Amino acid sequence: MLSGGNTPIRWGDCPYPSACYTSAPFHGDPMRLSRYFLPVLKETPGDAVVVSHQLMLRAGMIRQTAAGIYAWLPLGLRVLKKIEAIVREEQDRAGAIEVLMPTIQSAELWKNSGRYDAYGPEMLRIKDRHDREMLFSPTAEELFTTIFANGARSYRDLPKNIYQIQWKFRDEVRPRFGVLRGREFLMKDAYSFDLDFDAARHSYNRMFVAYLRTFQRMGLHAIPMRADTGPIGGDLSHEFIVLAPTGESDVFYHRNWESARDLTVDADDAHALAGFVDGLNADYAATDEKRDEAAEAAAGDAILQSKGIEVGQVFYFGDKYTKAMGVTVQGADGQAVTPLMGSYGIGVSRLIGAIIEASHDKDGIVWPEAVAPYKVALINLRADDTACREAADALYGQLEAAGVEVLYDDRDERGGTKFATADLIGVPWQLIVGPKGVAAGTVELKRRGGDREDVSVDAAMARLTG
RNA sequence: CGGGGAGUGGCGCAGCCUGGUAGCGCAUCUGGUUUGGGACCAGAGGGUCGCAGGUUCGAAUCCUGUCUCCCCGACCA
Repeated sequence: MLSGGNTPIRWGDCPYPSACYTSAPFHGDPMRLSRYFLPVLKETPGDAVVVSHQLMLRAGMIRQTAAGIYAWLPLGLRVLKKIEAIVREEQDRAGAIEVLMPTIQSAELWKNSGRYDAYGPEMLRIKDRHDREMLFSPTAEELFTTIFANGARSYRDLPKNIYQIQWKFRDEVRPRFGVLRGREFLMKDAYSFDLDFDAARHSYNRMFVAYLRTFQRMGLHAIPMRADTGPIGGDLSHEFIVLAPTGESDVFYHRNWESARDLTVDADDAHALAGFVDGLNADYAATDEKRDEAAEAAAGDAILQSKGIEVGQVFYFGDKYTKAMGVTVQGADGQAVTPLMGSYGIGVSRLIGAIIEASHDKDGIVWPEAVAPYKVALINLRADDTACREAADALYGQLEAAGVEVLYDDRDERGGTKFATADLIGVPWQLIVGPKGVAAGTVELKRRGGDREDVSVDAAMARLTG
């Protein structure tokens, strides 16, 4: 059996470097651990069976409050916001417009589309004090369609792609694996509205590439795999699968997906973009349940097998909702046109679990820098030593001034404890201040999981701010 | 939803079979010794044994009911 899931794949640098991290939610935002709320666990809680769940619990990122429902603690929240920011940037760049819809919706809305009865027990139904039927939104096609219809009258209002990053609730029969399969989860969902199929395909392709870029920026190796398209047919639905050794589904893909992909393409050029996406999809990739034996046989030993986690899906469904809900806009010829829709989801909270599944070691999490809760863990080995404390305090001040996201372990703990904590929470860099170094005028810089290096304070600062 | 397992200090567990009023490790607090990879010594605090009934002189332990959580499967961002 071949496996490509154990080796992190670099797909090259972000093609728009100046745009990367621009709306990152933290501007330095330094923190002293003595003042933080970071309840780490030395032992693994018995309920957690997958490593991402275990590590999120141990690193003090989340706490379970009910089956499949989690409270987000400071460290977990930071990562969640980082991921959210990257998703947002890439959606914005792809031309999608952000909105925010309510989590609680009226059953009336869903009865209009016929899905209130069709959705089944996965939908959490509730009643308000007036005995009106309400529900906690598991997805938002109806609401987006309604909102869109309210604001769009003419073909001139199209195309549009609107999205939100909002909590969803699906009453899963069996929630498990921590945030990988929660009932309440943070999701980015986008909905595109177009006048004709070609335009809808272009909208689809835009999201397709935006998704690849999004996952790439998080240090993930995500592969788009053809998915069921339901009654609409065609080839316009893909699941994005992150390769991870501990993923729950078996996936099969062409060797070409192992190598770096240059995602630079003019997304405004529909023809060029379509060619680009077709080129990517020419390489076989399928989940266990959608395998094509003929295609695999044709590719021969170029087919690799791994494990994967679904982190996103793009889907074209034509006039399914617009038709059912009677939504039209007036065309150039004066006739009513029923807009064609697509929807595009990313499991934002699930991504945290997926990233950890793909990036951890025996000591804890190994965050890709783009999503790490902090960039640097500043470790003062001897809190009782005046020289050490002053040196560490000074470094903290310098990092703060430089806008570096630093978590300063100023606790009165032993070195071993601090190293263990830093490794567990997976911060990319460890900056270590100890008596030997202070006497020699140096500090130690260490990449998470790498070797320590004695460097001058200036050299360390240069590395961390460069 | 089918099948299985588990609820005992914050975490991990033992005790239950064979009822006698709760124990271990870690964590926490105090004092001391320590201090470069989850220190050591001494002391201390913390538990209506998921909940409700029942049996019994006496229930963590036996019986009944109930709630919750986890695992396998089917299902899913």
